[in-house]
Amino acid sequence: MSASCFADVLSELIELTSGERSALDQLEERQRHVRRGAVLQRENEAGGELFILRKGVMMSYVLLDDGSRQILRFHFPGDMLGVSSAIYREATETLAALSDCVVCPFDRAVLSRIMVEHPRLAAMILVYSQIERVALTDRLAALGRTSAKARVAALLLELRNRLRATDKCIANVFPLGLTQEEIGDATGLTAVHVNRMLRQLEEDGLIAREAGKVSLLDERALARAANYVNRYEGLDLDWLPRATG
Amino acid sequence: MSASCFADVLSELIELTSGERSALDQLEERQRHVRRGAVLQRENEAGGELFILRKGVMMSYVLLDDGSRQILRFHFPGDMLGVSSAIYREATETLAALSDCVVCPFDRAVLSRIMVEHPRLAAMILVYSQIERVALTDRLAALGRTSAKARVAALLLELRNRLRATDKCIANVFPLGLTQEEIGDATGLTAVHVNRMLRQLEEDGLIAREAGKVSLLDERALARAANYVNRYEGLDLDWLPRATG
DNA sequence: CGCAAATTTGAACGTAGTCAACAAGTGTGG
DNA sequence: CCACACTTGTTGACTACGTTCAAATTTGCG
Repeated sequence: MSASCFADVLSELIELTSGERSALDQLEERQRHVRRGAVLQRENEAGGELFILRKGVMMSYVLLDDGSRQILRFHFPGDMLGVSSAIYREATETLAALSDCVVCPFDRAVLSRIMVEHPRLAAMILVYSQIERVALTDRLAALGRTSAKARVAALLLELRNRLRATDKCIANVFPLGLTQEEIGDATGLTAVHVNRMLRQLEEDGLIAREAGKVSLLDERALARAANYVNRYEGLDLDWLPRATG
Repeated sequence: MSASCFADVLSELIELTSGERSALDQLEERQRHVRRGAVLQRENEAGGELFILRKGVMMSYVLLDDGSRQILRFHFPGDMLGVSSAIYREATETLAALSDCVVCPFDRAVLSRIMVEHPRLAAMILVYSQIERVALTDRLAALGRTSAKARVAALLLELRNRLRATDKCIANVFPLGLTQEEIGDATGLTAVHVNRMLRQLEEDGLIAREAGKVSLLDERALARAANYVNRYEGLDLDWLPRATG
């Protein structure tokens, strides 16, 4: 296991040089523990700090002025957090821990330095921000144009795939780790309706549930129902800059 | 007026050096005209070409397999298009012209070269991709958690602000340039319901309409109703790398 | 064990979708 | 210049998906 979680993630796509690895190590020199439920960064507050998530699952969300919440994204180990907030005077979203987490905070200046010294890493950071962008547009299309059942199905598939990226043991059964209210806030539904949709997916034989764990019984049918595409696949990065030292 | 549209956009945020300017000029050496309604890049097709939009308004959208469409974003002069599709073997979204347009196609290799030679431009490209990300999350929250009326209001405000960025003359009256069906596909509504919402906004005294033009009569109230934030403001870019040559 | 949070279910309601018909533009070719 | 087709906008009646409210039940935790 490498010193840097983020380096591990990048290694899935490209072969890192030792120079690049040691540059990335700078991102994870410090560690901070974040308890389940704790907030790491709050919307509309200054800060501008960036983080690498090393352990646990987090989420980013925004609150609307009627009090409702929209969960924007779930974050898993190896993700870089706070990039969008770092370019604004005030954070654009709240970062909160869904489980006990370990994060490595680092300064914007460090990111800046890495981009100067390692152009290929700069390119990879752009690539990751684009993957995230595409995942967001998938969700936009889901909220705008698909049924409640499809949105819940898509969320389950996405969760399982992202969990599997860090824990290869995970197959078709995985711990949900979210309340139905949180699923609702991510999919634009109410907790009550999420409950009904989970029940329907169960009755349709697509999933099973017990003790907080979900089983994907018919992944193919689920993906079809959900219009789901795994955006960490199908990449073409041959055109990236050459590696530096 | 500079040789590069994209450089003009960047100049709003930072002072470009002559070296940076001439690097950016490489992006706009060739020109291609795109007729209203024409498709520049189609979802799921290979291509991987990038573009700077020089003139006109375009949109990116995805089609779902029930035939419905979700418009992801509207593009205005100075926008870089196709970045997300460039990192995949196949395009993730369709690019189509809403008016007669002029685009400057360029290769991924050129982008790569610029990122190596001008780290600050690499950083700015990342910044723009993050601004776009935040704009997308705003829309995600709008689709997930706000009313039909609020979504239409937000779209009108966004359109006006982005049009004004290129044409300073535009104040509170602007040409809509979209059919109600397109507004619906962007906001996750049906054309019929968009029509009703426009009428309601008109009855509420928030907007007026005539001959394809919209007037924002009470911008403050509209922004409040829509939860709208202009994401091209409030940036903090002091931490970016130093300029090169 | 006891409490609070989360899940589950039912019933009534409302927002937005669907279907249909018509009006108003818009462009084309005769 | 007009006839025609086609797209876009407008309105009404009906439908349905998802919300709201309420209450019961289960789960998890201190």
